[in-house]
Parts: sequence; C-alpha cells; structure tokens
Amino acid sequence: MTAATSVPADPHSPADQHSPAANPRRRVGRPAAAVLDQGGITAAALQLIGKSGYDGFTMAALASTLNVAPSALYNHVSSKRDVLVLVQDHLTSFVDVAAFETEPWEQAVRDWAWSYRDVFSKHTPLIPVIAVLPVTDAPKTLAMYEAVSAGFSRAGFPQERIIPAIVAFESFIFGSAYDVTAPADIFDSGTMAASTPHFTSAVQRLAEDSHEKPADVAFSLGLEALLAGLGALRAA
Amino acid sequence: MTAATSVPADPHSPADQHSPAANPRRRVGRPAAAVLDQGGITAAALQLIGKSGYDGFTMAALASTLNVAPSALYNHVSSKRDVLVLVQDHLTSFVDVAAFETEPWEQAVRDWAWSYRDVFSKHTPLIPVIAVLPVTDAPKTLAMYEAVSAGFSRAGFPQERIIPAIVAFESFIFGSAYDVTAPADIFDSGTMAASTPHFTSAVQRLAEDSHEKPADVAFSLGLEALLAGLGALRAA
DNA sequence: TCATCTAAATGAACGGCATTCATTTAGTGG
DNA sequence: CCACTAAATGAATGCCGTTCATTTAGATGA
Repeated sequence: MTAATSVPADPHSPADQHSPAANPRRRVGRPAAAVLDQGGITAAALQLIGKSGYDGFTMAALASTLNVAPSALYNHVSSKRDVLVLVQDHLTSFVDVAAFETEPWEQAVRDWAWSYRDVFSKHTPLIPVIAVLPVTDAPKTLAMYEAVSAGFSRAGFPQERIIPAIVAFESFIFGSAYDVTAPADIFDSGTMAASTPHFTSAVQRLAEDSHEKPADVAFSLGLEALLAGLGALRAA
Repeated sequence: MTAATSVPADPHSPADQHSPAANPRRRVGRPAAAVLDQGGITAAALQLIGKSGYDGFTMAALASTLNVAPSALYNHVSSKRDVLVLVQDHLTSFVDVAAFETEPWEQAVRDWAWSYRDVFSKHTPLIPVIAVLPVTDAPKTLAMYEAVSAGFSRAGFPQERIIPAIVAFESFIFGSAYDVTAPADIFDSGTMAASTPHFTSAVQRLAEDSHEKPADVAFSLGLEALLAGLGALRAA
C-alpha cells in the first residue's frame, strides 16, 4: 500500500524549484521519502483542473488525486491560493515569447499576446491571482517579463515607457481572456430591444456580417490599435 | 417549485426602483409586511461591501445588516450570485456616459473609460460576473451600452464595428481595473534581479522618472493608443 | 546496531459558508 | 371571517479550507 506508484513522477519536470517551505526548522536533515512535492502537486492540480474545472478543484479532490490526505498537502503548500500560484506560474511557461528573438517587434508582440490570451482564457479564475501577484513569487512569470522587456528595449522603447506599455498590453489581454468565455447570446437584449435601438442594431449587424468569433474580432481590433499606438513610442 | 431560474415574483415593483433607505424593523418574526425587497437588498449589500469588503460580504452578514435571517433573503434572490448581479448593475449607473451627449467622440470615450475603470477598480470581484453576464439580466448596464453605442454610431462608426470596438475598450478597462489594486512592489524582482537585467532596469527607470501612479500611466498610455487606433475606423 | 531526529502523512476535528426546507406568521382579498 | 399566500424563521445539510495532535518511517550519528 502506501502510494508508492501514485506519485505522478512527472518525468519531464525539471526540479528547478527552490524549496520555499512553509515550516520553520530550516536545519536540513533530508530524511524522509518525499511522496509529495511542489512539482507533483502542480502537475496534479493542472490535470485535475483540466478534468473537473475550477469548480471541481478542491483541496480534497487534489489530495485524492495524489492518494493522500488533504492535510498532507499543507506540508508543501501553505494554502489553496499557493497552489493556484504554482499553477499560474507553470501555465505562464506555455506563453510564447520566442518571437521576440526572431521577429520584428510588432509581430513578436502579436504572437505573444495571442498565445497569452489563449492560455488564460481557459483559466480565467487565475486572473485575479496573477494580476496582483508579486513577480518574486512566480519565477517563470518573471522570465516571461524579462523576455518581453528585452524585446521592447531592443525595439527602441524608452526605458521608462517599457513597463507601462507591457502593463497596458497585459490589461487588455486579461480582459479579453474573460471575453472569450462569455456566452454567445451575451448581447441579446431580449424584451428591452425596443428601448435600445442603437445597441440592438449594432449587435444585429455584427452577427450578420461577421463569420469569425466575436471575441476574436474584438481582440484583433484592440490589439492592432495598441500595436500601432504604442509602437509609435519607439525611438526613431 | 424551487424557481431554479431567476428572481421570484416581485409583484408590484417597477423594476427600476432604487429604494434607498432601510426599512422599518422589528425584532420577532415579521412575515407579510414587506420588510425586504431587491432594492433594499442591493443598497444594504453595497453598504456592507463598502464597510467590510468582499471577504466580509456573506449572506449571513448581509441578512444581519437587514435584521433578518439569512434564509429570508432567498425569498427575493435566488443565490448570492444574484445579489452580486444586482450590485453590479447598480454600480454601472455610476459610470459616466453623459459626455456622449455633449463632447466629441474621443473625449466622451475618455471620460467614460476613466469613470468605468474607477468604479470597478474598487469592485474587482465583480468583474468575472460582469464579463460573462447576459445584458438582459442587467437593465442599467444595458442602458449604458445603449448610450455608448449611440455615441459610436453618431461618431461615424460602421455598424458592424461598434460592438467589437466597445468590447475592446471594455476588455482593456476590466484588465486595468485589476491593475489598480496591485501592490506597489509587484514588480520588485528581489533576489532574481541579476538574472533579469532588462526587466529590472525598466522597472527602476519607471520608478525614478514617474511621479504619477503606475496604474494611471499604463491606463492612459493604453487608452490613448486605443482611441487613436479605433477612432480611425470612423467614416470620413 | 540502535536510539534519535525530523520531514511528511494521517484523520479527526473546527468554523464558516451558501443553500434548503418544514414550519410559522400575519396581512389581504373574497 | 376565513382561506390564501407571501414572507420570515431557524434548524439542518453538505461542502469547503484549514489546523493540530499524533503517528510513521527514512536518515543520521553514536
């Protein structure tokens, strides 16, 4: 009995973690067998979220996935929010920043923004966490910022505008991630249609003319506007 | 029974009433005399949130504010989420759309966007609710969309671009509302500073050069870019 | 070898939460 | 005056995250 095989192992997970540890007693003895660790918890959490969504994501369910008692998790993580932070940081490594090395600024930002939105539109409950999380707590997220900052710097942005510009893009991306999850009929004005003629006709016109997904149309529109407007800040 | 769908009966209320004041209260069981209604619940909820924040906002606390048992609320509201929807819709009436009647498009959007962000930056837990809420369920929100759509239409926007453009602005506004609540040291890279030179220097440069609040700098930058880019969609 | 140290796992709590339901209450309309 | 019904009650339900005293079992050092 006793787990043994139950640990996800997670073969391709580099143990790049620096054990933060919630407990005092830092004197290192390195005794026990390690049935659980942050990497395994993160992987299991991600899998559980994928299967059951954020409603089904409870500490009890997560523990059960790992064949462990719920309280055991608290030896490796100090709260549920901690787990969400781990998941968030892991997901951020799926955001594509590669183009900053190979493409001109505009195309690089475009690639980055679309992939960023796509990743987190499936994880909107994390957005309130990310938006307020100190970068120190999320190394992979910090790495993303470094790659993006470097790209902006190389593209000729004045230093003091780099962070505000990135934040502006990010704000737009987070808001747009929510938009992806909105129901198709969100703008159906129903019985109030008569009293909202301008809005109702605009909604109808969009539905008639457009074949793409409304969230993609809006995202593309806003992103291109930001690219043009913020791109103009670059030094000549 | 069980009215799974929406709010119950509401026999003789003109729907748009905002009864502000609390009601006469008695101590013991008081059934039929209309102690509670949606307007009163909304007002009490708003006040409670102002005093205790969203953490302290529980159905029990709300009921206690109204001198009523928690279960009594469910005669007027079908879930906590329903209360949040009522609050959200009420807050939306504080968003300023007046400028669409008096100012040129660009200035009107500016006023609208800043006030929209300011209102909801104090209520970020509502953002996941709004972003996904059918407009039918929120009459005042619908009214806001009508005013904004009319302004865009009058300004010469092609019909099929009006909704995407508004959604793009809104996405940016919601994301920026979160940004307002971020801690001041969110970008402090701490011990990792050495490995993130571009990012770290950009953060430092911003802190040195800017006297304004970082969230306002980013919002202004992004908003002006959107105004320029999307404004160009207008017919000549 | 064995006593000891300690990280990690356990299971039984705990308090808080939204929500349900049978019951009671008191106005209203017939 | 009575029957009906909207509205309030409070006890109960089930789920949740989290805590804690206790146990388990590798590793360490004698």
